This record gives sequence, C-alpha cells and structure tokens, in this order.
Amino acid sequence: MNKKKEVTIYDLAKELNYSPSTISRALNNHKSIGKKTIKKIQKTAEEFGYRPNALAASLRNNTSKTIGIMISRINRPFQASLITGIEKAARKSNYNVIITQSDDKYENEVNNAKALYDARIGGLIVSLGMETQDTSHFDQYVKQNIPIVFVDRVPESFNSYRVIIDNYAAGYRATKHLIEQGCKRIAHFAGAQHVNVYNLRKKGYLDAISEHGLEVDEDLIFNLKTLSFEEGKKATKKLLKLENPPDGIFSANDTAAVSAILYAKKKGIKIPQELAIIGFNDDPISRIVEPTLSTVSHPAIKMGEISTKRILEHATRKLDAAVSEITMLDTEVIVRNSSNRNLKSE
Amino acid sequence: MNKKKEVTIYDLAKELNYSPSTISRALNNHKSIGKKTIKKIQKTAEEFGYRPNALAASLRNNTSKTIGIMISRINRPFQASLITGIEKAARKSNYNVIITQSDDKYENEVNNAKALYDARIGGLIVSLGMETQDTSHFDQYVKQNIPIVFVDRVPESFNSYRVIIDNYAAGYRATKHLIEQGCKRIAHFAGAQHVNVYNLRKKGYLDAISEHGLEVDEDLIFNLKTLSFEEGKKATKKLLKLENPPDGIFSANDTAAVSAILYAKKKGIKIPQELAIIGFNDDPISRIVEPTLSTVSHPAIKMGEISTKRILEHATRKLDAAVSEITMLDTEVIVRNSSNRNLKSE
DNA sequence: AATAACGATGCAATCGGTTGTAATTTCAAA
DNA sequence: TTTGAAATTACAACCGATTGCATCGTTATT
Repeated sequence: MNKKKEVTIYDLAKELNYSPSTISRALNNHKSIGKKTIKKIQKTAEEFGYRPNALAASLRNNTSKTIGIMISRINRPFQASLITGIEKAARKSNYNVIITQSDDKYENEVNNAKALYDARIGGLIVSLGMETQDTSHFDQYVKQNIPIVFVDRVPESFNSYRVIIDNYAAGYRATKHLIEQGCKRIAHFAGAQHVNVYNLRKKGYLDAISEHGLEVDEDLIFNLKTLSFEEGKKATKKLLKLENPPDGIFSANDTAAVSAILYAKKKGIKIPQELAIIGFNDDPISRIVEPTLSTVSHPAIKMGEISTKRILEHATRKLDAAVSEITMLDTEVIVRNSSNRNLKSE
Repeated sequence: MNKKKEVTIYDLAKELNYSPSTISRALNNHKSIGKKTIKKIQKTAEEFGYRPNALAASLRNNTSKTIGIMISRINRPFQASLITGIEKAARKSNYNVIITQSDDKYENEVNNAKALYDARIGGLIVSLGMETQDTSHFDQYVKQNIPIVFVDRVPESFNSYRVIIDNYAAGYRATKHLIEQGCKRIAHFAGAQHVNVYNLRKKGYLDAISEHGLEVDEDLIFNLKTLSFEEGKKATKKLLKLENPPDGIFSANDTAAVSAILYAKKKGIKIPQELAIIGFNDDPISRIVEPTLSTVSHPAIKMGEISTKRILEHATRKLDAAVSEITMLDTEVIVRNSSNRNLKSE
C-alpha cells in the first residue's frame, strides 16, 4: 500500500492563504472572485496537479455528471453506434457514461433502472427491451426530476424526451422502393407489434401496398418475435413454399433480410430478379452479403449525440422533467444489389 | 421541481432509535451488530425504501464500485463481447461500468485515462489502442493502488494483471491448418508490429512455415496498419499480381480476410481450391460471407468476465497493485468453407 | 468627510455514509 | 456477589467540494 493522497482544495487553500470556498469558486470561475485571484489560484492548482473530486461534488449537489444508458445488447451494430454517439458527446462535456444491457429481458431492465438510479446518474438514455410494456420502473426518475431520453424503441406514453426516426415513413419508402422495382407481391418480416418501431414500419408497409393498388395478403406478413437469423430463415422457407410466392421482401431488420438472401439463394432463387429484398438498419453485413443488401439507414450516432444534448440542456435549463419533446430524424433508403433490378448482374 | 428527499440512514436511525453508525453497520452485516438488531434494521430499511447512496460511501472510502473500461471502438464485435462479459460480471457484484473509447488515438487514450481516474474508479480494464507505445498514463493508477487489467492488446512491460490469448499458438495453428489443406505458399496479413497480438500471431505464422519445410517469402507478408477492409483489398490485389501468387492467406483479423475473399472472388479465383483463407476473431460476418470464413475464435466474453474477477479479487485481497499476474486463454481454429478443401463445393 | 454601495473573501453548515475508539451492557465464571 | 471478557451500541471525526450569509475593505457619491 502506497497511496499518496490527492491534492484537495484545502491544500491549495493552505498554500495560498485563501479559504477553501474561495478556492472552490475560483476553480469554477465564479463571478464573485477577483480576476487576478482566479488566475493565481488556477495556476497553482495546475502546478500542484490538482484534480477535482467528482464524487464530493456529486454528493453535495445530489447529482453526478454521469449519463446512464439502458439498451438491450451492446453488440448490435445500431446500438453500438448509438453508444458511440452518446459517449462522444458526453465526454466533450466531461460527463461519464454508464452502460447497462437488458438482453431484452424485462426483469433485467427493471434491475438496471434501479442500479442506475442508485448510482445517482444525472440523466438516463433508454432504448426499450423487446419485452417491455410497462414502464413504471422509470417513474422514480421523474419524481427526482432526472431527465430521461427514450431513443428508437420508445414507449407510447411517457412524459419525457424522445429521439426517434420516422419509422412509418421509412417503412413506406422501403416498400415503395420495391414497388418501383416492379414487385407485385411483397412480403414483410415485421417485429413484435407492441414495439413502436416495428408497428410503425408495418403500418408504412401496409399503406404503401394499398396506396399503390396492390393487395395486402396476410400470408405474406410475419410477426417475428426477435427477427433473428433463424426466424428469418423459417419465414423465408414458408414463403417459398407458398403456391404464389412473393417477388419482394421488406424485412424490418437486416439480420432477417440477410437470412432470407442466403436461404433463397440456396434454393436457386435469383436475387433481385425473382425476389427483391430490402432490410433495415444498414448493419455492416449488408455490404458484405452477396448480393449486397438494400436497406434503410438510421442516423445512429447522431441519435446518440442528440440524446446526450437533451440531457445536458435539461441540466442547464433546470426544466421540470415532465416535458415531452420529440425529435424525429430522417432515414435514408440505401439501394444496393439485393433490390436493384436495373443493374447488370455480374 | 418536485424532488423528494431520499431515505437516509439518519432517517432510519431516528425511526428506530439507533445511531447512524449502527444502522450503517447493520446494513452491511457487520459482525459487531447483534443478529436481531440487524434483522430489525434491514426490515425497516426495506419498508422505508432505503437506497444506499453510493456516492457518499465512495467519497468516504476514496474508491467507488465502478470499473472503468478503455477500448478503441465499441462497435467491433470482439470488443463489444468483451464489454458484455465485463458488464455481466460487474453487475453481479453491484459494480457499475464506465466505458471510454479511444478510436485508436493515443491522445484520446491519455485523456480517457485521466477522466476515469478523476471518476475515482475502483479498477481499470484496458485494451490498448493501435498507436499506444508509451504507457505512462497508467502510472497514476499504480501509485494509488488501483488495479489495472490489460486485456488482449497488452503492453510488454507493466506490472499489472493481464488477460490474453496465446496469440503465438493461435497464429501457429491457423497457419498449420492451411498447410494441412495443402497450401505451399501462404501469405500473411499482419497488423502493426508494435502491438503484441499481431507481433505474436506473425511469429506463430513464421515458425509454422519454417517448421513445415516451407519457405518464408517476405513478398507474401504485409504489415497492415489497421487491417481494414480497404487495406485488405489492396494487399490482396498486390498478391494476385505476383508472378507466383500465394495459395493461402492467414489474415490477423476477419475484416481483411473477408475483404480478400470478396476481391479474389471478383477476380475469378476459386476459394478455397485456388486460394484458402483463414481469418481471426470469429466476427459475425465470418458466417455470412460466401464462402463462410474459417477463423480463430477468441473467448471474448470469458475474457471480460475474468478481467472483472481480477479487479474484484484485488479489492478483497487488498493486494498491492504492483503484481503481474497473467491469465492466458485458449483459442480455437474454426474451419469453415474458405479453407476447407475436403468439402464438396456446392 | 461621511455614508452608501459594491466587490472580494471567509465562515460554517451540508451532502450521506464509514470507522476507530470509547462507553455501556450482558453473561459466565469464580 | 464480584469481576472481567465479550457483545453491543454510540460518539464524533472524516471524505472533498459547494454555497447562503456574513464580513471586511474600497470606491463612488453628495
């Protein structure tokens, strides 16, 4: 054991013959401290290698410069990018970031909410897990006026900040793109319908179909629980066995879409000529799979940055947490080879 | 503003007519407190919805139940899995996890080390960035007896815990596998050689070549700075232009390996018949690319768990930080289609 | 020259646990 | 019944920064 004590404001106070309060204010550029005093104090603080003890400040202020994150799984590309955005913006303002993962289990989510609360985070950024329907585990934050930003997978009704994409429009456009490629029977891999993003994407899909004079066929619509690789494969299998199989698939995520590509190819189906496919998320695999997967891109990093900004602003504005401000970002349909019928196949 | 104050041990003390110290000890199951007292106190604590204020405890103890993580980029599959392992193990012991990313920039790494230090983390888990050669930014942790665990990309000389895989053996085995498939001229995509993992994989490669009676050809070895998709493509291009091109590639990561597959395929090379390829990491794309990529798998999650365990043990054992304990985990060569010449091509 | 007004700085309480030491009680052994 | 050790609980200082209020000195105003 050889711990050396850290330099505190008391050490500086003794050294410079000021009171700790003056030191504290000087370091925070408080207006009531003389200019030369501030300069002098900050200089010696530097020399002494003074490092503020955030714990002490947090305790006193009953809030910490820490942002809590709740997501389902860190190793999903979209969520990883989200975190990257959050972390980047947070560190710029000297905030730290605590991450928790629910693995899409409701119980974990509740526990994580508690743990982060106990850590006295200054703000919370949440993308809900698949199972979550009840959101009362967030009530305690509202009571303490701790800002919450819901991102992407958000609850229908909760007074708080929300940062989302226009899932309806995205679903509509993705479907429309397939229609423009000449698809007449378009299948849809939808996610769990109590999750807003999947619900809206499906609505967009349905409306695009109807509004372009095509027919909605329930046999072509699959509500997949997790949109996993396996589920995508199973659904594709069923589709191909249909008497009247589809000529297009709009999948609500890339994983299932890639799965569809691989399975259909194995069955000798030509993509995109016989079956055009578009996914959602612009995951890295979408550029690797052959043919490359058309998809819809989220501005994930930007969503993270904006979410962080909301938290920081809230701290400054000292608003009441009972706000309900929605930021909706745009998406982009990215056309690659899995749906582009105008391309020469190589 | 409608903050309600939290329940503190003082509230409990007043309610139960005990002193705060007794409450504190009772809640921590301190041995010097009577059994029925403990039970009684814990019961009312529960009833009152008491939640300990970790900040206060941390301030007093000058250490927090928080583990700091320093990695380069969260959206690399290996690092994401590492974090998953850490987070899982940490939360089980009521530790939080703060994540920082360096984006492989040395300057960021230094700043992150400072930021985490200021956050009074109880332990640090680090996978070094590509640029890092000097590690003096970690000295302050040693001085304060804060345990450091280096994972995967570790420094050569630093008294601390290390959790690594046997990169030499892995490189050797991957190369040997290609030799067993009949390859005679095996290229190697190596990473930056001051990074231990790439250095060792290369050594393993070199020794496997020599020991099996093959010849080392410097034209077949590329020291790629970042092993990116682009770099992989360029290197493959050069290889294929060679008078005497290779019949096998061992890439030190999957990204470059996938890149090689795609480029070689485009050039009409048959994989694995004409060119067998093996990567490293077992990233998700390795299962998606066609042909599926043979690779070497890291036990990433386990590495995270073990790293966390080291930190927690250290806290218990109250050891001096100046230890140097190395944990070496095994890897596994995963044979898929990009190197399996015994498979019927479909 | 006297007084108001303001700028600069200090005092002391506070945030909520933790812990060494002292004080009190309990119980068994003598 | 007495005594000492063990068990139980209380006291008070402490961790380091923050902040409302008080104080002191200085300058401006009449």
